[in-house]
Amino acid sequence: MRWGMERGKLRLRQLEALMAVSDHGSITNAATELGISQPAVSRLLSDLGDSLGFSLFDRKKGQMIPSQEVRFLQPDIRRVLELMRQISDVSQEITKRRAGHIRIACLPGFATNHLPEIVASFLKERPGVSMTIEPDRPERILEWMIGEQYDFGITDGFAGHPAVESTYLEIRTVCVFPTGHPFKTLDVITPADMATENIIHTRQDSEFFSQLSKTFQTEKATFNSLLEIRQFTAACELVCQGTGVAVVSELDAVKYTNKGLDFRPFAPTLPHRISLVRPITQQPSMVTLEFMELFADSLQPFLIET
Amino acid sequence: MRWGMERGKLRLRQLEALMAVSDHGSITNAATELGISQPAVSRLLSDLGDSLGFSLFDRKKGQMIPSQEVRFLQPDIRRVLELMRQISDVSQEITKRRAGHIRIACLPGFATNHLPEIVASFLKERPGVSMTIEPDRPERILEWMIGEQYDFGITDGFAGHPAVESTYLEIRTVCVFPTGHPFKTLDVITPADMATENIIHTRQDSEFFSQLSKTFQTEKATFNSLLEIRQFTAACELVCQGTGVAVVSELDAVKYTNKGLDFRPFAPTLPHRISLVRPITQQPSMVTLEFMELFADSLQPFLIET
DNA sequence: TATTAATATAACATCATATTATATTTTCTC
DNA sequence: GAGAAAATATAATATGATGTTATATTAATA
Repeated sequence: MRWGMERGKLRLRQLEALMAVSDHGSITNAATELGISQPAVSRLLSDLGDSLGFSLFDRKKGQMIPSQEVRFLQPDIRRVLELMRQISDVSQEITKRRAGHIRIACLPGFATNHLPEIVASFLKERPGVSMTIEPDRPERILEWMIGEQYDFGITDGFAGHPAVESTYLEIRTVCVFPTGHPFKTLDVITPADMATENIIHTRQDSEFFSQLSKTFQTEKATFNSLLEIRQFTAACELVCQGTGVAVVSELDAVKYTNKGLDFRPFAPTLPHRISLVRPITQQPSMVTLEFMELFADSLQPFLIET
Repeated sequence: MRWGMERGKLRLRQLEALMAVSDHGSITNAATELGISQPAVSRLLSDLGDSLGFSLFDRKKGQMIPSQEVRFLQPDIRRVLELMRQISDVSQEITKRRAGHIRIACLPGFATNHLPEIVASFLKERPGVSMTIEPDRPERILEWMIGEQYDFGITDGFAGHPAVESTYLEIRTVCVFPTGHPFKTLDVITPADMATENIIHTRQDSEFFSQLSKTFQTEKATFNSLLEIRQFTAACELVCQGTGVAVVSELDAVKYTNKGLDFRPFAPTLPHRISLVRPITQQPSMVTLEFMELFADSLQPFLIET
């Protein structure tokens, strides 16, 4: 006497069969739908019935009508099957690098300037991918990498840390000036050329400013500081207004070429130093790797060849 | 070269193993938790990894840390496992007749009077059971049974219908009168006794009224109709107020014994005819059967023995 | 580097799930 | 209600999933 009670675990296949029969009115149809033979479905149901302990269907002139008990369970069962399908789908998307989540920490400049277009084109082709972008100061970005709260970071030239893998890059810098300014006749702009101009530049305590002013010193050119500002983008805006000239990353300069601004290479070569970083301890997801690669590629045209 | 891509269906056991390892930090612990051997879990994971196509865990000094991809899927996976557990639990409850839903259609009198206490005690011991109670007129109750919109009906003496199975019952009726009324000295009350009283009774077009008035006629007693009302309960209320006397179902009378009302058997025997009905075409759920049985039993003390 | 703990692999048993062939039951038709 | 047709259940059996134990391999630690 082995009737039911053995609490045999419910198996997914049994539930699939149950719903197929419920939805298609007969075991034969359900079998066709599931792509298996009629006896297979028959046995799945009889096993399920045994382990559940109540009858699953009433026959009504050839139609299999789910019992009250089954009808009571149907919503939950449908939810399970739907969720399984979804998990399966999403993992397919993940494999194709079309699903996942990427957490990026970056300098405020990148959050508004170069990053957005790269992110936009990346997401457009990957409907299941979502992102978090957090702009902050370099020290904070470093903390986040160490704490593994973010997957990818864009920060300034960076000394290195044992918990962080970093790729160091040097971006070309250029001198930007308002359209129509006499500088347009020059091929290259030097500190000497700029000696008579009002200069807009980054904060005095920034690495980039100290490099810039050092260059002016060695070239023995006057540095007419007019305005100190945090971001290259903001400097470009002011140059457009005719407030002065500036030395900025070419990355920012190109965005303003049709907005009342022109630029020429700055000499001597003065790199804008940045680092692409990630936590070394945890393996990045495939989709993160792919994004990092895409981003690095996007910077390629702006790098100083070495 | 059979690497992954065969879209092998995700199996529940694999997901269980995945979560167990995620939650317990190592394959060995997960195996203990699941109550199976370590190689079994090891193989479940390796199969799952193959069919998903991305790596599931990173090792960090002996700890198995779920990969970004797995972390992305975890919420859905947890939901599936939780739902499966729930389905399993609920079916256990169903087997024990402690879960399900019962739809009852009944005469308005039962909805407020006898049924509520039966329902209350039934539900108290069956936390998973819910009910719908719909009071309505007899014709509508019949329609609902035929249309299988309700599982169980309580209606008045009923002619029968091929789509409805019905149990016919006769409830004892009694004469109710205000406490302290001279009737209290009698053992039985007859139409002759009531000839000098104001009588509260059901609608003229009701089956019960025609039976009652016929009794008065054959006994040659005057019938002083004072008030016509739909329900026995309402009649009892009015009798309590001292408005008159009435012949009602004993079922209703007993509810008012401590509320200013007394009663004695009415002679000759005048049955209050009711029928317990259910759709014949569909098999009732076990819990419905159980309720119907309980309800029939609850009426037993009030039935006219035959 | 040696030791130990954790995990992977191999060989095999058992159960779940499918198959085909066939018996039984239900439904339909006369 | 008998017989034909359709649907379902059962039997015998193959294969895959899931488990076992024994053992090799790998990673962590002293």
